[in-house]
Amino acid sequence: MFLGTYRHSVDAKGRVAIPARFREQLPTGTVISKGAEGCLQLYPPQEWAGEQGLRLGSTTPAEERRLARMMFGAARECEFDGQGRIVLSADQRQYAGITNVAWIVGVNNLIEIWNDEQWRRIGEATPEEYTRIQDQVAERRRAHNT
Amino acid sequence: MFLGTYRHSVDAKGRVAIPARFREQLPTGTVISKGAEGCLQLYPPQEWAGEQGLRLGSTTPAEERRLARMMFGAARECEFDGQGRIVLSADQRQYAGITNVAWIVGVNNLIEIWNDEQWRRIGEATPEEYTRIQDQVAERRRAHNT
DNA sequence: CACAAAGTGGGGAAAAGTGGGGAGTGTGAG
DNA sequence: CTCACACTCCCCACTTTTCCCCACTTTGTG
Repeated sequence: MFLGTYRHSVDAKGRVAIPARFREQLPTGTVISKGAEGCLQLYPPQEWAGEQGLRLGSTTPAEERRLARMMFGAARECEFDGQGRIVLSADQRQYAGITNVAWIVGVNNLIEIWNDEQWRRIGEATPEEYTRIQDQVAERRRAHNT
Repeated sequence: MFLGTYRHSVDAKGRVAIPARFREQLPTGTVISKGAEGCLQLYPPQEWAGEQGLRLGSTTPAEERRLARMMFGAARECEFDGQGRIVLSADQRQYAGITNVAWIVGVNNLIEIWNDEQWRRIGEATPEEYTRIQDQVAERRRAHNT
């Protein structure tokens, strides 16, 4: 379970430290790929395995083909250096709009990496906004259970 | 079952003592996150388990992605020091408007943490106000059950 | 009134994060 | 073929933060 938000710096070499709390839970085989809304996502092996359902074949619909190409094409296995950092490729940094600062967010089953501006928009909610969204979840859950 | 209201101080390091009565009921795995109306909430493991159905994957709809990011990004596992205190992150303190003082309130199944001013507004209800609110809830329940 | 338990505050060791130098490797131009 | 350049890793050093421990104060209880 990955929880919490961390603001880390990205150095000139594109390196970013993954919080120690997360790192201890990430075995080798962790994969980083592009995610929705312009973030990067780190999949622990067991989560990545869950995405293997997405496959190409003669019967695969067009949108799934496109998704599979983007997702797997952009993916790379994570490699940590001695300091617990990973290198974000120029391509990945450009996609996520990351320059000097990255927000690393635990989202239950996986980890996301955001640029400064976008995370402020998505993650930092006022109490009013948060309350509204929590009520939405409750509503959704109730509707789902019936 | 968590009952009662406690006024504790928050030191320069953001530490706040959880009342001993509450602490004995909180096993490891307790999670603190943002709550409605600008408070912080402590979820014992069995309560938090209910929140974990929300997961991210390549097929998760947009609305759920947003919810998961806010909910889990704001959460952290509670870690007690030798004195029974937890650390409130700068982020959490800012959200709840907490500086030197925190009110810790047992609300049946979970625990809430409020800032001075806001808790006074909620806790110092007049008999009239209390009566009115009780009637409101009763009304809502009746409407919902039919 | 005395003792025990709970809460408060601060100092210091350890861990985490940050930045940069330099060896090794691969690529492309001369 | 050789050299220069770029890039990737690996290692070292510094800074900042965290957390663990000790001591004091306050509160509650017998």
